[in-house]
Amino acid sequence: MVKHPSAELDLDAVFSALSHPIRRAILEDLAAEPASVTDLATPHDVSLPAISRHLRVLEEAGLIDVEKDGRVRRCHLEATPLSGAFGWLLRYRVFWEDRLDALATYLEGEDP
Amino acid sequence: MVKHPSAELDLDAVFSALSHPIRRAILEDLAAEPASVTDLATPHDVSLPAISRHLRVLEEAGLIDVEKDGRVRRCHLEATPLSGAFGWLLRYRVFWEDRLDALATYLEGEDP
DNA sequence: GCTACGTTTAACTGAACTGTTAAATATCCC
DNA sequence: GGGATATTTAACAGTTCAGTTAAACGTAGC
Repeated sequence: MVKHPSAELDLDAVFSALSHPIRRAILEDLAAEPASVTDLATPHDVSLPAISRHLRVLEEAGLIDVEKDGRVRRCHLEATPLSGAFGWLLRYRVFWEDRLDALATYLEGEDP
Repeated sequence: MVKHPSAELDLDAVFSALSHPIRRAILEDLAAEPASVTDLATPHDVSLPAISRHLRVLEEAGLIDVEKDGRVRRCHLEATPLSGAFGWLLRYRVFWEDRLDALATYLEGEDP
């Protein structure tokens, strides 16, 4: 398997970045299409500097890439680090699926 | 005061709880088997009160359940809230898989 | 050059996070 | 009862986080 040179698997930073609703919303916006800082700020009721800091957190976690285009910063999603988080969670899938299976079984009136 | 154990999907709390390596390690330990607070603290080089607080964070995120058994608190994994985080990440899977596919294609393109 | 626009930096506030040590609480065992 | 064990709470310190407003920076366009 080829090691990705710039891929830092920083689960702390990724999970931490995902822990704020504004940052998750920004990633959701960027999943649709790249956007400027101002565009990303529009739906949120916080100041532009606050958004700027959120974007920096996302950038430092490797979750967005910011490209300078004149006076506009165009941000786009960089989802690769999410695969690390996904991979971590994947190992627990059996637990909640067992749990949901048990719940479904219970609701159906059957005993495991 | 008492939170509803099953109904709430608090992605902020879940992702935030997962953002600390000690808490992730604790969840990994609990994936093997339930354990006491002292057992969970053993591998980590922090004080017992620090572990106690980590456990409270995990409990408040709904990720562990603590059962009192004499003077021992037995903690066990409660993975269901992880499914919410997993579901959130799932929507981005296509992005990093596209990315990895592109990388694979690029690497394979070196050798005809 | 001047002005408007897009964005970041600076300086500050208040709250939350992570850790510590010391003390308190609860339980077990003799 | 009394001592050992398991865990939490209290009190504190240092750091980070999330937000604000005001100012600065860089660029576009006339």
